[in-house]
Amino acid sequence: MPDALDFLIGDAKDVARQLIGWRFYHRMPNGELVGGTLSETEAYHQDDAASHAYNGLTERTRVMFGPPGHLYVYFTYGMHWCANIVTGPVGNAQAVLLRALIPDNGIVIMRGRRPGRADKELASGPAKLCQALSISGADNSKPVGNEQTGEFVLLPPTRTYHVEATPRIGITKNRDVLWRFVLLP
DNA sequence: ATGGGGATCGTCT
DNA sequence: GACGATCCCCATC
Repeated sequence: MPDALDFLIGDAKDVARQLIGWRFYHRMPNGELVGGTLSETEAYHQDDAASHAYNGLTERTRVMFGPPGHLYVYFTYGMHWCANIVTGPVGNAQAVLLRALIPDNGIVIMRGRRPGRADKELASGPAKLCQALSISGADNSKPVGNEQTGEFVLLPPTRTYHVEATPRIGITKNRDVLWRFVLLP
């Protein structure tokens, strides 16, 4: 993991807040970066009934128990992929779900992958984000870097942002904690 | 603008 | 065998 991404070793709810405003990209085979500014994240902990890691290590959650800075990609509702960045110290299964981003590069590619959608809807949900960036199970466990060459790229914010904390979306357990973070306009 | 329901299958009990 | 860390369409207001 590059030094600039050392903060991913931190606690998931701290990292989830920090990640708002960072720019996340999936590189095309031709080198083009497709993605934008992260605008919505959620933190998931090992001791968190809403987390896939709550019931311990399974084949699906193996990556969450591994080193930070890697993608945990899962399949849900029989048709959707969702992507997390693993955080926290090794062995302490934590991850940050990437729920939305504001496209700022490769927008034409994203429109092609999500035909008929308005630009603001290209990556405005966790499964939409994976569609727009072409992330699937084949990308599970891949590392996130900040190099010019990596397949998944995380670049620091270009300015400071205001962030709001809210309850997480779509869960039935542990609904009271404010572990969803949203970029304020 | 808002709300209800269907699609669809891997994962875990 | 039940249930999702969801999205989209369609009905109704």
